[in-house]
Amino acid sequence: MLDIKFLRANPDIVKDNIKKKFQHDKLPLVDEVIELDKEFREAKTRAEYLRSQRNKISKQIGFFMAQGQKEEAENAKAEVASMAKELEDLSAKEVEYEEKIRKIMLVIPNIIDPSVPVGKDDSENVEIERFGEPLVPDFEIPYHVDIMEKLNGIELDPARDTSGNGFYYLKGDIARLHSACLSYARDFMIDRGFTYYIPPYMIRSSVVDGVMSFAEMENMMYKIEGEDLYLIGTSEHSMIGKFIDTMIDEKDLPQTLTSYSPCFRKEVGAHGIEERGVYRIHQFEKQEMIVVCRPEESPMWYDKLWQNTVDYFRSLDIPVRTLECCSGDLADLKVKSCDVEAWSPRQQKYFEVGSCSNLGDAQARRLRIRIKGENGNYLAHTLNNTCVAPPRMLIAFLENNLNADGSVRIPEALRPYMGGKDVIALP
RNA sequence: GGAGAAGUCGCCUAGUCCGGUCGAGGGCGCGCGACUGGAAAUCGCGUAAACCCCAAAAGGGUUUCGAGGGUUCGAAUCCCUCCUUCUCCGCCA
Repeated sequence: MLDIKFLRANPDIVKDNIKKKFQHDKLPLVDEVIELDKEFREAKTRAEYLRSQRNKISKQIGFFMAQGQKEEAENAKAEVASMAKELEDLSAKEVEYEEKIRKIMLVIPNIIDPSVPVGKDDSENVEIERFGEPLVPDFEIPYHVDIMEKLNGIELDPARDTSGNGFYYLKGDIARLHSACLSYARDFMIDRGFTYYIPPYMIRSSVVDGVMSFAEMENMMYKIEGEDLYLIGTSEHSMIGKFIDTMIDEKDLPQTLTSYSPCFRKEVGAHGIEERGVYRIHQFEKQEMIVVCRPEESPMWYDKLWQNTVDYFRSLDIPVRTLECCSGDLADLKVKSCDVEAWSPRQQKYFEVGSCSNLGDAQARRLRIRIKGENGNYLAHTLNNTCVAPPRMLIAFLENNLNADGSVRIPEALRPYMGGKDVIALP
């Protein structure tokens, strides 16, 4: 969400930015919102004048009443009454314009970082850097569900009976591996100075409204029946929600947080074969990073955040690459974002395991997250990144650490979390 | 879940019954200044946010006393709904 003052002063920058994002249908909105804003301010100025008159006269009425001057008081009341209708109409207009303006401002995309490559969709995302050798072993890598089944680590059929498609039972060493990845990620982030959080897994509709659009909400969020509560789709929802309407002291920045939570998503719509198994499910767990910082520090934190994920995966001997989101694929709120993708020796391509975003001040403006500074107050910058989301991590882990005999090697970093084991053996 | 009490400007607190000079008094904290060789103590001054008008500054104005709505010329104060906290009871990992 942009600052309307910025838009007012720089309509051409806003329009160029919309073009870069290939959202040409949104171009007329810029002039439309400028016009609405003008009318809004006219109504507001007039309404405020009337209110000040009313306040002034009301004070006089109080004075007349105290003096017992009934007639003068009644005259003053009549004066206020004469402007009541106009004020009522103007107040309604103010609210109406304000809502219209906000609605438009929410869909006008944030100004992207100059470094973001211009492209119309995800096919034009740009690989930035590879970490580790993407190897293809000389034996066949089975589908991840088959690997898990061979290791007696997953039960999909009973999950369909109890909960439907998009759920699973993990068991034994695979379930333990799942937990180990999370525990290791937690300690990995704590070691890098992040504060560990376990947030609420349900949030109120007012918070949901703040952190996402209505359409996103309909497609993602599960609602608790009979309660004003929704299951979170990611811990970012609770973690950013915590900052809504807050003023943070400059000296308490940056806030570097790492949160664990289960994530619940409807995942409405059909998905292809590569999104079956445990790739896209209704319930998964995730270790997340959240940073709230001063504006000048957000580019630095952006680089640190994705680097953390890369380092984490590399410590588990999984080759990864970073893929920068091009302008057309970048969500409207974001200034810059990249995916961390893990190597799949089975598919012989990289696949998304996490996403790192710098939202600039857009999220902070929308949620009123401000910083109290020495020289005045200003909006914070917010960032978030996936450290690890285990079901997808399991795919990458199993494919990259599979031995020819079907057992799975456990890299050293994870062994303390797996009871000291260096291999998951076949049953 | 039931009963009761409460939420005021960074913190504590006055004001709420009986609506008007209360956008809000006091204390603490903080900032500036005086006093001092320096400090403490003392004294004086100051001490929120968002937005609008004004080219800008100066200045003026609107809104905000947990949130939202209502009554009224006028609401911290009256009415309704919700949220939060505390105490007691009940239930439960």
